[in-house]
Amino acid sequence: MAAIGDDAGRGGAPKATPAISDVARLAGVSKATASRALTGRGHVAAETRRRVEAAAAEIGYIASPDAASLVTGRTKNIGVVIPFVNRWFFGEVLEGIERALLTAGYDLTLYNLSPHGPARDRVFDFFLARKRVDAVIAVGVDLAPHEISSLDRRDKPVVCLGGTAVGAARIALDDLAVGQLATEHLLHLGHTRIAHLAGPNAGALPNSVQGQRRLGYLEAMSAAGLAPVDDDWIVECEMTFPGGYDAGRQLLGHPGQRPSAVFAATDEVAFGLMRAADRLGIAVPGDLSIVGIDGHEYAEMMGLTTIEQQPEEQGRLAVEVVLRLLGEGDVADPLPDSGAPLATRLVVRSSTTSAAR
Amino acid sequence: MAAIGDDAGRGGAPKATPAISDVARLAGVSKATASRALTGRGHVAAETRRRVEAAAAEIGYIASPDAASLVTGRTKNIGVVIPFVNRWFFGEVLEGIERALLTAGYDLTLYNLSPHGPARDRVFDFFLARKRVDAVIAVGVDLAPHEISSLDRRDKPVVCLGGTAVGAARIALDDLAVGQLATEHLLHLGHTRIAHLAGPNAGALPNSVQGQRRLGYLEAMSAAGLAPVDDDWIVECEMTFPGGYDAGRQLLGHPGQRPSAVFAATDEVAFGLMRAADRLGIAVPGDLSIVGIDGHEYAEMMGLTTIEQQPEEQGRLAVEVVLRLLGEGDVADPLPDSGAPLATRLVVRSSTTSAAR
DNA sequence: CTGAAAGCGCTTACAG
DNA sequence: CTGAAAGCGCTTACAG
Repeated sequence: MAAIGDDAGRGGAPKATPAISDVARLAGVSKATASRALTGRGHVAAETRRRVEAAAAEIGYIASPDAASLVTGRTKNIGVVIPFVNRWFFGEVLEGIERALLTAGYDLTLYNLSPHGPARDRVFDFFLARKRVDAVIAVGVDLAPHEISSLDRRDKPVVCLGGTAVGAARIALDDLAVGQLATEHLLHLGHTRIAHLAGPNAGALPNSVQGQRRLGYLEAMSAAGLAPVDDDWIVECEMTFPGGYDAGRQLLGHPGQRPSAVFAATDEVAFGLMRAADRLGIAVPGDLSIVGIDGHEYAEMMGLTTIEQQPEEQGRLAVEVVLRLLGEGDVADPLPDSGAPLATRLVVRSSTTSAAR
Repeated sequence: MAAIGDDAGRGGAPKATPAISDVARLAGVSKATASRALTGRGHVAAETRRRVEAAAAEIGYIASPDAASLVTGRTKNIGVVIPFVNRWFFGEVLEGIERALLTAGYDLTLYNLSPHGPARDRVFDFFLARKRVDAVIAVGVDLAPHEISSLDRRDKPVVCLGGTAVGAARIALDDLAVGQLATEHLLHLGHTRIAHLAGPNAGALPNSVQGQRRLGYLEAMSAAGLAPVDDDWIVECEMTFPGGYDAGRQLLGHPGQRPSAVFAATDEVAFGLMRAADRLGIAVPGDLSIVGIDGHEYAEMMGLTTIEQQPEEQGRLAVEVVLRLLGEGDVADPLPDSGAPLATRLVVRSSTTSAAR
């Protein structure tokens, strides 16, 4: 009959996963000392630390994050809420966040939130409400007040990248200025009949990214003493290639007067528009100038004039801010240059040219 | 002087996060019973369960996953290792995985692994070695034997989607057949001067996705009694739009005889090639037929003939397999139709046409 | 069907 | 600088 302790008696048989007690035993110290040596918290004699580290390496010890977070309350895990993974801006941001987090020794738990799906409540009320993430980075999500306060109540810092949210740290372009800049570029080229392909609900959500870009367009126009020739000259569409294509056909296929230039809310929309123009036999830039926003990977090859931003860098920055909010930074001020707009750059290529006289 | 228990004496002050003991107290049962009622494991009287659930709802109790996994050994978290997020196939797969995992109540921890970066070892030796994920889904990663055995040793099932790996469950297209099919489509149209834009190292890695597609091309050609006219007619490039563009300029800008048709390893490569042809004044499909693989979101609008696959569905399937390997499924056989190739479909559009006579 | 107790693997006051 | 003990918040045999 197997006696209690039989298993231990087998001697050499390695346990599935070594625990800190195994390290402690091998190094001849207490679990407390082993823990201190390995985590770096508290004082340990240099020689002791060496012994513990050697023991840990020998048996391939890796601390259980679950056990540690149970007592520290820190998970070393950040939740990222993002509506798309497969659109250029979002993909780049996500890669930037992932890289920075990995470097800092953090995990990234991904919540790919469809804009208005029922999954949204489930993510906020269940997944994020548990004690599994230390903080949340929300990319391009318009956070409702109750969503922010729910995270607040659980002491989870939130950093927003784009999107709208009051009461949370926010990193974003100055989208109003960007919209103006894009429009002004077309105005400087002598265009007056300028249309705008805006993001969904840009008119209804003036504070959203797409809403600000639309307002920037309108402001630049009115500053030049102009206005959209027609209400139909602001077309709202999904910020995708197909979205831009459909909107482009609508805008350019119109029987009335055609615009000589279009400011597209994103490069992907601009690409769709270029395709639509091509199909309709409208030459770019001869018959139509197009400017976008993003600095998409394809922009150079497509010859698209655009306002570049650095989404990957923005992701990195979001991580920096979140780590500071968690007290990991060495700086006192959690928000570096809080509110300072992110860098952008107008890159002129072959999709824009002077207006025909 | 504050006495011990003072805090509890304050009565109404809600604790930061309610624990199961709070639920138990409120419902008038033991922690054990509360746990059984909430997790559904073990028998609990219907009336008791109701009381416990009501108590939990009242104080907003949500179980700590860390504490639970510490004792169950299950984290309800899956690690996803993926080289890119921002390429169409990978983005779609990731969204499919995420959606399926969320539905099953699992978290997704993302490891965005650059192909050969130093981060790779760190991910496998540290991040994945801890007890934070129950299993791993590797998308488009060529797993080394030691990487698989390392996960094996820690009892972490691995499911591969594409990529190469021996000793792990694998879901993949029959890329050889797909390469043949694409090439045969061009052959049937009467083309004989057919080139191939292959993925990186397709020649050196015959078992990789890109290697199999290349072999499919060669087999179809030789079955038709043909061979690439020139060694330069298999161009290896990054499977991206810029990759296809550069390779296209190299292939088409050549002074020698030009191909009349090209099989591009992916749709993104095909788009780059289309752009290169456009720049060189080569008409598609008049002067050049192009077929791709993927069924990219842009394919329809670009008029690209392609072989469609369903990456999002593949992601969902990977989750299904992984959950079965974890014993969550209701079926005995962990691998549904193990090895059965995934569905594909040739969609003919305007980028291919009969060879000029 | 239910409860008291032990324990998952750590870290952290508290002493020394 | 180090150790013994308590405890983080759960779940699970073991009894009853």
